[in-house]
Amino acid sequence: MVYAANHLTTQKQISWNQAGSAVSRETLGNRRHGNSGRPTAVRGIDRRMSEKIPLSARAAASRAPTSDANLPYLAGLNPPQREAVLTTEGPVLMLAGAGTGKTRALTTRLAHLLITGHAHPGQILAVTFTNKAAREMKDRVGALVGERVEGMRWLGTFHSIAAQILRMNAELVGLKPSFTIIDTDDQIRLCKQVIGAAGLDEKRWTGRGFAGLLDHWKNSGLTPDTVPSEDAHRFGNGKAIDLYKEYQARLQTLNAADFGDLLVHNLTIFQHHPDVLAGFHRRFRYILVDEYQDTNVAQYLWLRLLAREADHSPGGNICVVGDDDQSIYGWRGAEVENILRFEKDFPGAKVIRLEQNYRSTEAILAAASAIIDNNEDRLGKTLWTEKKGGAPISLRGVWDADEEARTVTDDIESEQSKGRPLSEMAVLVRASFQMRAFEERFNTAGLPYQVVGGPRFYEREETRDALAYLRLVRNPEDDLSFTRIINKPRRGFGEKALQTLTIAARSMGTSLAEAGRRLLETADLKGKARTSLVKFLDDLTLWRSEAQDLGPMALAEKVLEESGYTDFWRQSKSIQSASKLDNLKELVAAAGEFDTLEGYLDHVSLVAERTAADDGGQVWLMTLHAAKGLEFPIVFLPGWEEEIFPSGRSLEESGKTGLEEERRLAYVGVTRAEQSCRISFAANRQVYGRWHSALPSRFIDELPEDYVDVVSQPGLYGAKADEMPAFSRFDAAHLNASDGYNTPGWRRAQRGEPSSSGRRARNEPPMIEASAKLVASTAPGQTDIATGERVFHQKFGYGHVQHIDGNKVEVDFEKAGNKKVIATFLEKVS
DNA sequence: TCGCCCTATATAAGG
DNA sequence: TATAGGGCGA
Repeated sequence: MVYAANHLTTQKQISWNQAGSAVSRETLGNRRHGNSGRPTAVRGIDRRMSEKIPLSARAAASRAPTSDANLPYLAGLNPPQREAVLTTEGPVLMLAGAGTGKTRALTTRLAHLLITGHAHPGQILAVTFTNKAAREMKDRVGALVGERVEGMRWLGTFHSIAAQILRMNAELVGLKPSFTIIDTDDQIRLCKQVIGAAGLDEKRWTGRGFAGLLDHWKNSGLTPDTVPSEDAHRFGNGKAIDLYKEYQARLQTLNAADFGDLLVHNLTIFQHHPDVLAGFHRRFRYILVDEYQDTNVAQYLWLRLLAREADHSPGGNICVVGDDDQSIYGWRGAEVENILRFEKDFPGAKVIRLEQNYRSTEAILAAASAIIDNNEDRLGKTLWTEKKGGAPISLRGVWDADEEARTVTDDIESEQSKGRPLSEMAVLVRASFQMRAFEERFNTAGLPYQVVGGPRFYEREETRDALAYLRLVRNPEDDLSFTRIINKPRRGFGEKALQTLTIAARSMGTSLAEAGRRLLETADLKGKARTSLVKFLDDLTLWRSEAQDLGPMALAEKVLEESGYTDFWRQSKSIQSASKLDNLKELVAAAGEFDTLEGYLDHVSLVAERTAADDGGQVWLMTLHAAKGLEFPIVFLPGWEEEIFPSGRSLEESGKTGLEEERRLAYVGVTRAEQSCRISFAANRQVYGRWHSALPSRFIDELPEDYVDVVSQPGLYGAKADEMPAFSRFDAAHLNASDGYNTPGWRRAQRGEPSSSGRRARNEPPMIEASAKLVASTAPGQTDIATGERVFHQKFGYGHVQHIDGNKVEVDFEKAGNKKVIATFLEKVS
């Protein structure tokens, strides 16, 4: 039972790279004890007698598994889905491919546990990553079991459940139950303070940077005591671990926890207080985890601790659901490894594969499968569908991002004119900067669109300010909130006064508010600063005394009004002031849904809503990450170019692991489509104001030819197969005997002369006309480029050929350095 | 304390 | 290219 404690506290075992994972796997594997026999159904039946259940269900459930088929809610489930529902005892890994009815299977499983009386609502721990997923799960279980779902108080996100557990046991880690949960912004501000206090150069060592490292550690379940000592050098001239200690100390004085702490404190409690852990073991008879492939080390350890010996059965009744092929959050600490080694972690685990896809056509699945097949580290699944055939994947090469946006917009409008609602189409990009071109084009075309993602309600300035007021009302020791709003709106309590106050607080060892109170008894503070502090502290006291009676909504309204904060925005000349005021209203209204201030503040700390209202009349625009879990009849996947997708940075930082994650992202993208998937790539792309020539993504080469339809203009990105090696094997697919390129203009273009159309617009890629034709041309005579030769490129100038790979040529340019370009862009120089 | 200008920076984003 | 945040002068 203490294996995980060992794991956490034994320094040698902790090395949170892949090697470290291997270590933990061994450790955990060897520690397994007991046999893996499944408990019989008898216990379940005993328990279920105590609950009110429909007689028919009870009778059905007590029969042999096969007759469970009579349970009404099983109707319409396919055999693996049924198995996933009915295999209630022992560890279960539900490998659910994209679009295979995962949510249905797991919500039915929960309903089954409740209806048959295997567990009371309060005995099921069901964790998700997002609030949205938790809500959906609750709704769908509710649809099956009715009211009873309200008793599922342990259905929620990792963070919300960990927060609940921490509130119940806060004292065990030196916090009060009323602790505040600080968000990323506060975390960074606190990091800055700590870095500054340590006398480090704040330019070189940024708060953001340190916050990143803290996240990394906390995601790995590491406390200042367990961080490997060599990590000390990762930040702040070897002071990294001291900074971590100091940061935690400050959080404790603030009576606050950051997101990572929620989990890490839980781990600490479970390790050091076996009685507490045992209590949860007794409580949670069944554990269910959604999106298991996204769990990080801390979440993994947390689950292991809770699942192990739950219900006194080896391995516990833990059911994890996920898809290793859709693990796309490695960069924020997720370890695919967790799902890959589930069977080893939980001996005797039953693996159930959901492989029948109900979403997409055969063509789409074929393309997705062909892509993901190139990954090595996967459990392997074969998706199949009854929807044979279907439209082939369309593949289009374009000149640049503007043209890409234009063609996509044209496609969308054409579909719309055929009666397709806009909301059935989505554009999924790799990075948000790609959205701009689409937004501009959509605007020009008057096409309504909806961006999913972006700045979230609770991260906005005005929301955060308002919340800081409320937090301070609840918790006078919340110094972070205090510093945020003491001079907002301006009260004449500036930097200088705050500094005086901070120093005083430090020396007294109290919070800023308390220090302020004492400071007022002296004569140290004068003038405006003094008057405003008196007023501010008095207001706080007043609000606090009224907090109980008023309730969150009235209190929020009162505080915002009396503090002058609302006026601050009313008087602001900022263009955004109207929307800021709206947000404040929304915030007040949201508070009305809660009975207590505490409840409300916890809610907003943990819930960051992204509101996307689907009124049916808008095209969706979002990143691939944001699209996970969604589906659309028609999906556009632009920007399939090397460096963009796969992201150059990802490859650079994480090598093969990074590439495989990018490939999973491609898989996620393609599998969002139900009927039609349209991939495109541009030959040129502007990144941070600079033009780059781009190569088609390697993922394009991984698409199965039989299911792809190339719709590029003839020769746009290729050449005649017999004259030139294709850089993509799709070049040959659309050979067109076009010879319209042998024109004077084209010949001039080949010579690299400016086009006759005169000066190019500032915003156009260089040599647009000439180069366009170059790309478009079948430039004979260029194929004889050989390694070592001197060549000329329109944008990069002169250079020497380093390496030739089909139509991709690596050139060491004299000015631009080493680059890979398409051969058609090159001109031989003698 | 405010506001302007300069410069550094730039995937993805959950709680 | 766009933006955000810090520095510095008024």
